[in-house]
Amino acid sequence: MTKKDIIRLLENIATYMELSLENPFKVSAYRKAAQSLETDPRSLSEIDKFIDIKGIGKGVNEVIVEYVEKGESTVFKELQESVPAGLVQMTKIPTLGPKKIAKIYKELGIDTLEGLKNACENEEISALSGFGKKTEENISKAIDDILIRPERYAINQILKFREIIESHLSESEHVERFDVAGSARRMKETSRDIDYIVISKDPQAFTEEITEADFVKETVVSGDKKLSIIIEDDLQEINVDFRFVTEAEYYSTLHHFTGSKEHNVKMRQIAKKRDEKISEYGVEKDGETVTFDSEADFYNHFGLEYIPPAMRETGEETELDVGDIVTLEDIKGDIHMHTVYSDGAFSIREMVEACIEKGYGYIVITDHSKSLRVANGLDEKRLIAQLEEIRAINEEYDEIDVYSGTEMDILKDGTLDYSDDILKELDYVIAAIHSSFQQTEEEIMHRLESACRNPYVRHIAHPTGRLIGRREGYPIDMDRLISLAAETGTALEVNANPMRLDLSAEAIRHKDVMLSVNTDAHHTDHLDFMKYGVATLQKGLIRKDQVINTMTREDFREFINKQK
DNA sequence: GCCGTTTTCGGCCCGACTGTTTTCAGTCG
Repeated sequence: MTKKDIIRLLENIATYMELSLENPFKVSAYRKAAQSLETDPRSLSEIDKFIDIKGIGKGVNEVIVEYVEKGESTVFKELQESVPAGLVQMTKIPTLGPKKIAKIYKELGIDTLEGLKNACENEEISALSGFGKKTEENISKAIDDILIRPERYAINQILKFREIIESHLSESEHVERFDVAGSARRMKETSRDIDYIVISKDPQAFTEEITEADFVKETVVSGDKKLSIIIEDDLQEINVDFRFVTEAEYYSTLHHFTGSKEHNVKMRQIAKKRDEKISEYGVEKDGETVTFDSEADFYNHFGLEYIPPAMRETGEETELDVGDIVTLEDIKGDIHMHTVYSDGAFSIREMVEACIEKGYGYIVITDHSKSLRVANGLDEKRLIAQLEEIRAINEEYDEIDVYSGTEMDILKDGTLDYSDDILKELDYVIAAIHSSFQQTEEEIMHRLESACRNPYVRHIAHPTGRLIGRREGYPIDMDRLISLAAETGTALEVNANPMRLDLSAEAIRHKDVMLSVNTDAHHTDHLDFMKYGVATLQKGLIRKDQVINTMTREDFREFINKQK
C-alpha cells in the first residue's frame, strides 16, 4: 500500500458521499484531507500519526488507520452499497452535479449512463420537476461526447489545439490582447479544456467571427463576458473558453482563471486574514476594488513574491521561498540532444549554433549507442569519429563549450552498450532504457542499478520510459532509484519533451535528488521544449541547486573534469 | 468532518451563468 492508495480512497469516499447528498463541507473535508496527504513530503512509512497532519482529524484518521491495517474501509464499503457505481460515471456529465444525479436516481431509479441516455430519449428527464427540455438535450449530447472523447488531453495535443486558436486570436482585429490561462498555462501534463483571457472592444463581433471559423464545431455558451466553444482538429475535439475583460481587470482575471483551484483557495484565505476579498475583478478592501498592472503586483500586494503559473498547484507554493525554485533563466545548458549521427535532423554545427541563439554556455551532444539500431546508434568507431569532430568544432566557438557524450543503452541484462574504455574518453555519459519494457520491476531495477553504479554514467535519461497518454512506462521502484542515484552521485533526468516529462512532477516533488533537465532535441525546434521541463521542476518545487544544468559554464567544466 | 491570535460553535472562497423558475437552485471554474 502506498500513500496514493489512501489518497484515492479518500477521494472516492468524497465522491460517493457527494452523491449521497452528504453535507458538502463534510465532503470537502475528505477532499482536503486527501490534498493534505498529497502535499505532505513524507512517504507512507515515514508518517507515524496521520492525525497530526493539518486537515486530518478524528474521523478521517479512523478511516485511514482502518484502511492501512486491514486493507479495506467500512465507511467506503457502506457507501458503495448505497450508491451505485454508475452514478459516479454520471458526475462526468457537465451540468449534472450530485443533486440532479440523486434526483434522477431516486425518482427514476436510473443508475447507468445507458439508462440515462434511454430516459432522455423517452423524455422522462424533462418530465422531472426542475428539469426541462434543454437539460435533457444537454445530458443526451454529453453522454455521446463522453463515450467518444478522452477526459483529458496530453499537453502535446493541447499545444496543437493552442496553435489553431492562437493563430486566429493573433490575426483577429477584434482582439486587443490575450493570454492562455487554466491548466494549459500552468503546463500541466494533461488538460480537460483550454481557457483564454481576452480584451476585445467588441466581444460580440469577435464571437461572430470565431464561431464562423471552420475549426469550430459548436458554440456551447455565448454571453457578454464569456464564450465557450468546441473546436476540432483531425478527429479530436476540445472545449475552449474565452473570458472578455477590461484592461483594469486583466491580471486579476488572468490570475483567477489560471488557478489552480487549490492555489486560488489559498490566496483567498490569505486575503481574508487581511480583511480583503479576492475575486476575478480585483481585490476588495474597505469596499474599494484594487486592480493590478501585472501578476507580480498582485502577489506583491499580499507580501508574496511572483509565483510562476507552473508552481500554482497545491497552495503550498504560497508558503515557501519561491526565489529558491528553478526558473527557465537559471538553465545554462542543454545536456541531452541528438544529431544526424543517429536519429537527429541536424548536424552538430547546426545544433551548436541553435544553442548559441538560446544563450547557453555549454551543451553535450549525446547520440544513441550501437544497440539502438532503429535510431542508427553509433558503434565505437563512429563514436570516436564524432568525438573528434566535436573537439574540433568546440575549438571554433568561444561563446559556448561543446562536449562529447552519448545516450547509451542499458541492455536487457543490465550490461552497458559501451565498455568503460570507451566511456572514459567521453565528457559526459547518459544511460537509458530503450528496450524490453515488459520486464519485471526487479529486472528493470537491476538494469538501472547497474547503470547508476558505473563510474562514468552521469545521469539516467527519461527514467520511467513513459509517454504521456500513450504508454505507462516500465515498472520501477522510484524510492529505490532515488536512493541509488543519491548514493552513486548519478543525476536523474527530467526529460522536457512534452510527450515525456519524465520524471514527472509528482515523482520528484519533495525529493532531495540531483536532477538534470534536458530537451532530448532531435531537431533545433525541440530546444524550445526546455520550458516544459522547467515547468515540471517548478511543479515539483525543485530548487536551483538540485539541477545540474543551472551550473555556470565554469562550474560545469569543473564538474565534467571531476571523477563522479 | 475540520478548525481555532474572533478557540469547542459556527463557518468553511467567491462570483457568474444556465435553465428553470417567478426569485433561485445547481453547477462550474
